[in-house]
Amino acid sequence: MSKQGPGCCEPPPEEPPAVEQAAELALMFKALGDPVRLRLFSMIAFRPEGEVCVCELTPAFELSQPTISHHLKLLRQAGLVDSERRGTWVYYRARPEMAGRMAAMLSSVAGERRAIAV
Amino acid sequence: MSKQGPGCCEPPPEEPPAVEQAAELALMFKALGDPVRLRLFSMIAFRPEGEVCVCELTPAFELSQPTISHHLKLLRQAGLVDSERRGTWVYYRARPEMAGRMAAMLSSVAGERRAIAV
DNA sequence: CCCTTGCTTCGACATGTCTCAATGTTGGTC
DNA sequence: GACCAACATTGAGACATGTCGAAGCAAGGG
Repeated sequence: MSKQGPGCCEPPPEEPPAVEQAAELALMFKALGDPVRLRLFSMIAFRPEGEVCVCELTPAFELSQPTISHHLKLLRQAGLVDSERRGTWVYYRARPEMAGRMAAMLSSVAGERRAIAV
Repeated sequence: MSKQGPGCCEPPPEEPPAVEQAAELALMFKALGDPVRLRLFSMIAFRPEGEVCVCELTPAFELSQPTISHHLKLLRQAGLVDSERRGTWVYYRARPEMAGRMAAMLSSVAGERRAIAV
Protein backbone atom coordinates (compact mmCIF):
# COMPACT_ATOMS: atom_id res chain seq x y z
CA MET A 1 0.00 0.00 0.00
CA SER A 2 1.00 3.54 -0.69
CA LYS A 3 3.93 2.38 -2.77
CA GLN A 4 4.97 4.84 -5.40
CA GLY A 5 6.17 3.90 -8.82
CA PRO A 6 9.62 5.15 -9.79
CA GLY A 7 8.70 7.24 -12.80
CA CYS A 8 6.01 9.32 -11.14
CA CYS A 9 6.19 12.81 -9.80
CA GLU A 10 8.52 13.31 -6.88
CA PRO A 11 8.73 12.36 -3.24
CA PRO A 12 5.58 13.68 -1.58
CA PRO A 13 5.95 17.10 0.09
CA GLU A 14 3.86 15.90 3.05
CA GLU A 15 3.13 18.19 5.96
CA PRO A 16 4.64 16.47 8.98
CA PRO A 17 2.58 17.57 12.01
CA ALA A 18 -0.88 18.54 10.88
CA VAL A 19 -2.21 15.04 11.25
CA GLU A 20 -3.41 15.48 14.82
CA GLN A 21 -4.91 18.86 14.05
CA ALA A 22 -6.79 17.35 11.15
CA ALA A 23 -8.35 14.73 13.39
CA GLU A 24 -9.58 17.37 15.80
CA LEU A 25 -10.95 19.65 13.09
CA ALA A 26 -12.55 16.71 11.34
CA LEU A 27 -14.52 15.97 14.50
CA MET A 28 -16.13 19.39 14.29
CA PHE A 29 -16.92 19.02 10.61
CA LYS A 30 -18.39 15.61 11.25
CA ALA A 31 -20.59 17.08 13.97
CA LEU A 32 -22.11 19.45 11.40
CA GLY A 33 -22.25 16.71 8.78
CA ASP A 34 -25.73 15.63 9.79
CA PRO A 35 -28.77 17.65 8.65
CA VAL A 36 -30.42 17.49 12.06
CA ARG A 37 -27.31 18.65 13.89
CA LEU A 38 -26.67 21.39 11.36
CA ARG A 39 -30.20 22.72 11.91
CA LEU A 40 -29.83 22.39 15.66
CA PHE A 41 -26.55 24.27 15.60
CA SER A 42 -28.08 26.92 13.40
CA MET A 43 -31.09 27.33 15.68
CA ILE A 44 -28.77 27.71 18.66
CA ALA A 45 -26.13 29.93 17.10
CA PHE A 46 -28.38 32.42 15.37
CA ARG A 47 -30.72 33.00 18.27
CA PRO A 48 -30.54 36.70 19.27
CA GLU A 49 -30.79 35.80 22.96
CA GLY A 50 -27.64 33.73 22.49
CA GLU A 51 -29.21 30.62 23.96
CA VAL A 52 -32.12 28.25 23.44
CA CYS A 53 -34.09 25.96 25.71
CA VAL A 54 -34.07 22.29 24.72
CA CYS A 55 -37.82 22.32 25.19
CA GLU A 56 -37.93 24.64 22.20
CA LEU A 57 -35.57 22.62 20.04
CA THR A 58 -37.14 19.21 20.47
CA PRO A 59 -40.60 19.93 19.02
CA ALA A 60 -39.02 21.52 15.93
CA PHE A 61 -38.13 18.07 14.59
CA GLU A 62 -40.09 14.95 13.77
CA LEU A 63 -37.77 12.96 15.97
CA SER A 64 -37.99 11.47 19.43
CA GLN A 65 -36.71 13.41 22.40
CA PRO A 66 -33.84 10.98 23.08
CA THR A 67 -32.67 11.38 19.51
CA ILE A 68 -32.48 15.15 19.82
CA SER A 69 -30.70 14.76 23.13
CA HIS A 70 -28.21 12.47 21.43
CA HIS A 71 -27.46 14.97 18.67
CA LEU A 72 -27.03 17.79 21.18
CA LYS A 73 -24.56 15.63 23.04
CA LEU A 74 -22.48 15.17 19.90
CA LEU A 75 -22.48 18.91 19.25
CA ARG A 76 -21.32 19.40 22.84
CA GLN A 77 -18.55 16.81 22.53
CA ALA A 78 -17.34 18.45 19.33
CA GLY A 79 -16.94 21.68 21.31
CA LEU A 80 -19.44 23.56 19.18
CA VAL A 81 -21.99 24.29 21.92
CA ASP A 82 -22.24 24.55 25.68
CA SER A 83 -25.16 23.61 27.91
CA GLU A 84 -26.32 24.93 31.24
CA ARG A 85 -29.12 23.77 33.50
CA ARG A 86 -31.31 26.44 35.08
CA GLY A 87 -34.07 24.96 37.17
CA THR A 88 -36.10 22.50 35.18
CA TRP A 89 -34.79 23.53 31.80
CA VAL A 90 -31.49 23.14 30.00
CA TYR A 91 -30.18 25.90 27.74
CA TYR A 92 -27.69 25.56 24.90
CA ARG A 93 -25.45 28.28 23.49
CA ALA A 94 -22.90 28.31 20.68
CA ARG A 95 -19.13 28.57 21.15
CA PRO A 96 -18.06 30.97 18.38
CA GLU A 97 -14.32 30.21 18.78
CA MET A 98 -14.83 26.75 17.37
CA ALA A 99 -16.88 27.88 14.42
CA GLY A 100 -14.16 30.44 13.89
CA ARG A 101 -11.48 27.80 13.45
CA MET A 102 -13.47 26.03 10.76
CA ALA A 103 -14.34 29.29 9.06
CA ALA A 104 -10.69 30.34 8.98
CA MET A 105 -9.64 27.19 7.19
CA LEU A 106 -12.48 27.40 4.67
CA SER A 107 -12.11 31.12 4.07
CA SER A 108 -8.49 30.78 3.10
CA VAL A 109 -9.56 28.20 0.53
CA ALA A 110 -12.39 30.31 -0.79
CA GLY A 111 -10.41 33.50 -0.97
CA GLU A 112 -6.68 33.72 -1.44
CA ARG A 113 -5.06 30.34 -1.12
CA ARG A 114 -2.36 29.92 1.50
CA ALA A 115 -1.74 29.53 5.20
CA ILE A 116 -3.66 27.50 7.74
CA ALA A 117 -3.08 24.28 5.88
CA VAL A 118 -4.54 21.77 8.27
CA MET B 1 -42.59 11.98 19.47
CA SER B 2 -41.86 15.64 19.62
CA LYS B 3 -44.81 16.17 21.94
CA GLN B 4 -44.52 19.29 24.02
CA GLY B 5 -45.75 19.64 27.56
CA PRO B 6 -48.28 22.40 28.08
CA GLY B 7 -46.40 24.49 30.63
CA CYS B 8 -43.22 24.87 28.63
CA CYS B 9 -41.93 27.76 26.59
CA GLU B 10 -43.97 28.64 23.56
CA PRO B 11 -44.78 27.20 20.16
CA PRO B 12 -41.49 26.71 18.35
CA PRO B 13 -40.44 29.55 16.00
CA GLU B 14 -39.27 27.02 13.38
CA GLU B 15 -37.74 28.12 10.10
CA PRO B 16 -40.01 26.76 7.36
CA PRO B 17 -37.80 26.27 4.29
CA ALA B 18 -34.18 25.87 5.37
CA VAL B 19 -34.56 22.14 5.74
CA GLU B 20 -33.49 21.29 2.19
CA GLN B 21 -30.61 23.74 2.33
CA ALA B 22 -29.43 22.15 5.55
CA ALA B 23 -29.33 18.72 3.92
CA GLU B 24 -27.21 20.02 1.08
CA LEU B 25 -24.79 21.93 3.30
CA ALA B 26 -24.56 18.98 5.67
CA LEU B 27 -23.31 16.84 2.78
CA MET B 28 -20.31 19.13 2.37
CA PHE B 29 -19.58 19.19 6.07
CA LYS B 30 -19.81 15.43 6.16
CA ALA B 31 -17.30 15.19 3.35
CA LEU B 32 -14.78 17.07 5.48
CA GLY B 33 -15.78 15.15 8.59
CA ASP B 34 -13.17 12.45 8.04
CA PRO B 35 -9.51 13.10 8.94
CA VAL B 36 -8.24 11.56 5.72
CA ARG B 37 -10.57 13.59 3.52
CA LEU B 38 -9.82 16.77 5.44
CA ARG B 39 -6.10 16.27 4.86
CA LEU B 40 -6.70 15.39 1.22
CA PHE B 41 -8.78 18.50 0.71
CA SER B 42 -6.16 20.59 2.46
CA MET B 43 -3.36 19.15 0.34
CA ILE B 44 -5.36 19.91 -2.79
CA ALA B 45 -6.69 23.34 -1.86
CA PHE B 46 -3.50 24.87 -0.50
CA ARG B 47 -1.23 23.76 -3.31
CA PRO B 48 0.18 26.87 -5.01
CA GLU B 49 -0.08 25.23 -8.44
CA GLY B 50 -3.79 24.89 -7.78
CA GLU B 51 -3.83 21.20 -8.52
CA VAL B 52 -2.26 17.94 -7.35
CA CYS B 53 -1.59 14.62 -9.01
CA VAL B 54 -3.21 11.62 -7.33
CA CYS B 55 0.15 9.91 -7.52
CA GLU B 56 1.37 12.50 -5.07
CA LEU B 57 -1.57 12.20 -2.70
CA THR B 58 -1.68 8.44 -2.35
CA PRO B 59 1.78 7.84 -0.84
CA ALA B 60 1.12 10.53 1.79
CA PHE B 61 -1.18 8.15 3.67
CA GLU B 62 -0.80 4.73 5.22
CA LEU B 63 -3.82 3.55 3.29
CA SER B 64 -4.39 1.46 0.21
CA GLN B 65 -4.68 3.22 -3.10
CA PRO B 66 -8.34 2.21 -3.61
CA THR B 67 -9.19 3.75 -0.26
CA ILE B 68 -7.68 7.09 -1.26
CA SER B 69 -9.52 6.90 -4.55
CA HIS B 70 -12.73 6.29 -2.63
CA HIS B 71 -12.22 9.35 -0.44
CA LEU B 72 -11.41 11.51 -3.45
CA LYS B 73 -14.63 10.35 -5.03
CA LEU B 74 -16.62 11.48 -1.99
CA LEU B 75 -14.93 14.89 -2.08
CA ARG B 76 -15.85 15.11 -5.75
CA GLN B 77 -19.48 14.13 -5.13
CA ALA B 78 -19.74 16.74 -2.39
CA GLY B 79 -18.71 19.33 -4.97
CA LEU B 80 -15.57 20.30 -3.09
CA VAL B 81 -13.06 19.27 -5.75
CA ASP B 82 -12.83 18.61 -9.46
CA SER B 83 -10.70 16.06 -11.27
CA GLU B 84 -9.16 16.02 -14.70
CA ARG B 85 -7.20 13.33 -16.49
CA ARG B 86 -4.11 14.41 -18.45
CA GLY B 87 -2.32 11.50 -20.04
CA THR B 88 -1.46 8.87 -17.51
CA TRP B 89 -2.18 10.96 -14.45
CA VAL B 90 -5.27 12.43 -12.82
CA TYR B 91 -5.15 15.87 -11.24
CA TYR B 92 -7.44 17.25 -8.57
CA ARG B 93 -8.22 20.89 -7.85
CA ALA B 94 -10.42 22.63 -5.26
CA ARG B 95 -13.68 24.41 -5.98
CA PRO B 96 -13.48 27.54 -3.80
CA GLU B 97 -17.17 28.46 -4.24
CA MET B 98 -18.23 25.49 -2.15
CA ALA B 99 -15.77 26.16 0.64
CA GLY B 100 -17.04 29.72 0.52
CA ARG B 101 -20.61 28.68 1.32
CA MET B 102 -19.52 26.80 4.40
CA ALA B 103 -17.19 29.58 5.48
CA ALA B 104 -19.99 32.14 5.17
CA MET B 105 -22.24 30.21 7.51
CA LEU B 106 -19.50 29.64 10.07
CA SER B 107 -18.13 33.17 9.91
CA SER B 108 -21.49 34.66 10.78
CA VAL B 109 -21.53 32.44 13.85
CA ALA B 110 -17.98 33.26 14.84
CA GLY B 111 -18.29 36.98 14.31
CA GLU B 112 -21.47 38.95 14.57
CA ARG B 113 -24.49 36.71 14.76
CA ARG B 114 -27.12 37.16 12.09
CA ALA B 115 -28.16 36.13 8.61
CA ILE B 116 -27.47 32.97 6.67
CA ALA B 117 -29.32 30.83 9.15
CA VAL B 118 -29.35 27.53 7.36
C1' DC C 1 -0.37 -6.42 -29.67
C1' DC C 2 0.94 -7.31 -25.20
C1' DC C 3 2.66 -5.53 -20.89
C1' DT C 4 3.24 -2.19 -17.30
C1' DT C 5 1.67 1.75 -14.66
C1' DG C 6 -1.97 4.90 -12.73
C1' DC C 7 -6.40 5.07 -11.15
C1' DT C 8 -11.33 3.52 -10.58
C1' DT C 9 -14.84 0.19 -9.53
C1' DC C 10 -16.59 -4.07 -7.25
C1' DG C 11 -17.57 -7.26 -3.42
C1' DA C 12 -17.09 -8.18 1.23
C1' DC C 13 -16.44 -7.46 6.00
C1' DA C 14 -15.92 -4.92 10.46
C1' DT C 15 -17.22 -0.76 12.66
C1' DG C 16 -19.90 3.33 13.35
C1' DT C 17 -24.14 5.99 13.21
C1' DC C 18 -29.13 7.10 13.64
C1' DT C 19 -33.16 6.03 15.59
C1' DC C 20 -36.41 4.37 18.93
C1' DA C 21 -38.67 2.54 23.43
C1' DA C 22 -37.62 1.95 28.06
C1' DT C 23 -35.50 3.48 32.06
C1' DG C 24 -32.79 7.03 35.05
C1' DT C 25 -32.05 11.39 36.99
C1' DT C 26 -32.90 16.01 38.31
C1' DG C 27 -35.77 19.73 39.89
C1' DG C 28 -40.22 21.76 41.11
C1' DT C 29 -44.97 21.19 43.20
C1' DC C 30 -48.47 19.44 45.95
C1' DG D 1 -42.70 12.03 50.69
C1' DA D 2 -45.31 11.38 46.34
C1' DC D 3 -45.85 12.96 41.91
C1' DC D 4 -44.95 15.14 37.48
C1' DA D 5 -42.34 17.35 33.82
C1' DA D 6 -37.77 18.10 31.45
C1' DC D 7 -33.54 15.87 29.79
C1' DA D 8 -30.18 12.28 29.81
C1' DT D 9 -28.64 7.54 29.44
C1' DT D 10 -29.07 2.68 28.08
C1' DG D 11 -29.88 -1.16 24.94
C1' DA D 12 -31.14 -2.81 20.55
C1' DG D 13 -32.01 -2.91 15.59
C1' DA D 14 -31.47 -1.12 10.87
C1' DC D 15 -28.56 1.15 7.97
C1' DA D 16 -24.25 3.76 6.47
C1' DT D 17 -19.21 4.13 6.28
C1' DG D 18 -14.11 2.95 6.08
C1' DT D 19 -11.13 -0.30 4.63
C1' DC D 20 -9.13 -3.90 1.94
C1' DG D 21 -7.99 -7.29 -2.04
C1' DA D 22 -9.24 -8.40 -6.61
C1' DA D 23 -10.61 -7.13 -10.90
C1' DG D 24 -11.47 -3.59 -14.52
C1' DC D 25 -10.29 0.30 -17.53
C1' DA D 26 -7.36 3.82 -19.76
C1' DA D 27 -2.64 5.45 -21.63
C1' DG D 28 1.86 4.91 -22.95
C1' DG D 29 6.00 1.96 -24.44
C1' DG D 30 8.13 -2.14 -25.98
